[in-house]
Amino acid sequence: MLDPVSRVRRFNRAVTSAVGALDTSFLGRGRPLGAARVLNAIGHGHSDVGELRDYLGLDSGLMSRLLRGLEDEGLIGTQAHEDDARRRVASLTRAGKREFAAYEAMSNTQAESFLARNSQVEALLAAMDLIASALTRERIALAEMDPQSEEARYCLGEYYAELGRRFKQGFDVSLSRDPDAKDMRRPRGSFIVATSDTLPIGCVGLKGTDHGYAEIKRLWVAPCARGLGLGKRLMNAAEDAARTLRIALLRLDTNSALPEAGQLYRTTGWREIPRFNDDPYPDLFFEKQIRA
Amino acid sequence: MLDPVSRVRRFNRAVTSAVGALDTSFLGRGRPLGAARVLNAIGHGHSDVGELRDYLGLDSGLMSRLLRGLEDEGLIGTQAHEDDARRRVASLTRAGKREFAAYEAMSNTQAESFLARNSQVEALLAAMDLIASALTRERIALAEMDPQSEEARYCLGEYYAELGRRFKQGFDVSLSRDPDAKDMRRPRGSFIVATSDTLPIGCVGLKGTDHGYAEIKRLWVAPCARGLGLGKRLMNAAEDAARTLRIALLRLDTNSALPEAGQLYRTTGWREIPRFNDDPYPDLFFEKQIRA
DNA sequence: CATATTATCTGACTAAAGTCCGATAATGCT
DNA sequence: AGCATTATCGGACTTTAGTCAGATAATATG
Repeated sequence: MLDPVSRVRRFNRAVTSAVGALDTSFLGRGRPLGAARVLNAIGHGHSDVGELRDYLGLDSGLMSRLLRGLEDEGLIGTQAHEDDARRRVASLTRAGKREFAAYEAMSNTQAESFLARNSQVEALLAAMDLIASALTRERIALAEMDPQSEEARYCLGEYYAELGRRFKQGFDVSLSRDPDAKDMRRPRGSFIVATSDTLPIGCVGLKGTDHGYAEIKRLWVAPCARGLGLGKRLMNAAEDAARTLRIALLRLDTNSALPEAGQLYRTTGWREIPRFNDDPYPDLFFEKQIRA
Repeated sequence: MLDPVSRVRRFNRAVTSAVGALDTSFLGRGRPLGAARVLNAIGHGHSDVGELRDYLGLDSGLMSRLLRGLEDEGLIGTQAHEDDARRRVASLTRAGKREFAAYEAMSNTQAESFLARNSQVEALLAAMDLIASALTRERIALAEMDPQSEEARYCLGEYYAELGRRFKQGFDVSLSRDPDAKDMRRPRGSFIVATSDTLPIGCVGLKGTDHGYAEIKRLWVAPCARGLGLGKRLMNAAEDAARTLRIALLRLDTNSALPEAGQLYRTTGWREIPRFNDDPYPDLFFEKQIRA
């Protein structure tokens, strides 16, 4: 009852019955679960019939009949794919959008009421983030994004907040050279965000300079995603980006108050070098040669 | 994507697909899910047919047919209940026990591999406990137990560990008067444990004395269950127990290093009184008159 | 002791989910 | 152009889950 495995299994039981309750609530709109799932998947952007089948794990005959049913209800329409007329693309009609919105409202209400029933909301959310990240770790996606996109700004906000907590003297963003977004956009640089099922959980910036090297900046991994090797994955992605940009030398600065970071760099081929800028925060400097 | 509701829904999605995988793995033994669930419920001690129906939420006809099926497979047997021959009691045959053990092994393996895939095991387990407790808070059961039962000893162990952490000077159990278990058994007293789906998450002791009052001792609420009002529920249960034991006056001692506790007592009708024992740890003393 | 209540079982039924296979039409390949 | 491949569709079918209305037997109640 008290060993780790039992605790995991207790969690599974609790969550299984909660998920069951969530599922049956979807029956409230007079439609079997299968049809409701298809409608919601379409609403969430899975429009290709083939992709829908994959996402929901359904047989093609079953899928087809469910789509026909939703069409008969007037909730969706299907068109041939513009590049390949064998494939079909589903889309919500006006009525379908209303129905989808109703399901969304139910889901949101449910989530809100769960939060409202509990007091330690921040602790709960952190626990949920942690578990969701652990469960979906195989599905963490890295993607290049604009450094001013919503996802990137969220990551940077969390990054600065964390620096503020880590440095005893606090951290003032304006004091650190805040690299121009344009230096972290192609063709000068790159900005990479890791997301786990829509939640940004890490980032790294590759900032172009005019001195024959590029800098790695803003490496951040969300607390809920630590221990998954995400830092290394992000660094590899940044190096790959540097390769495609034909950048041969990378530099970075960091602070000894962030020991995990220094450890990561040392074990992945970075070499400590003397200070190469006059930024007041960093006290450790690294360099790495990129092989094509 | 970043607001609390989205985070809850991300968690729901992650967990739904994990639960689905877990469910389908149960299909691997060539038996539909319904039958597998019944077999496992019996294995976990739900032997009464009526209780089984309740626990699994199944119609009596369906239940009956599933039991017949398992009987035909030679996995279970049913007998009339010894007190009431209308009721039936199911039990595993030798083959049934083997089959149940196989399901258990699958569940355990799954839990182990989840833990093995992740590094921050302690953080994950704490998060799982927290969420499981939040999800099952409506189903927290209070029950009188022997103060030397496994559940009670677990609670007391955690309680002392927590005291050790809270008191700067540490805490030596042997120094505090460890009330004899017999003083917390009927008819002199009582010991109440709160469990959430088999995990003990809180306790309280009612210790009889020869001085015309009883003492409340060892009030503990697991970290993962705080904020759910469990302390108050435990205290109410202890007062109820005192009523059934015809004890009219309760006393307790506590320490100002545990502010939540003092707060709880003050808001539930307890009155601060002068020191009534020479125990070195407590520095706050309370009393409450119990009305029949 | 007669009657009502209960716990379970059986049979007849429906709905939902899922499988399998052949048909159809668009596309890719030689 | 001819042929294989691919994506979807529709029909026939099975399994699983679930409902409902008696039937039966044991127990409770007046």
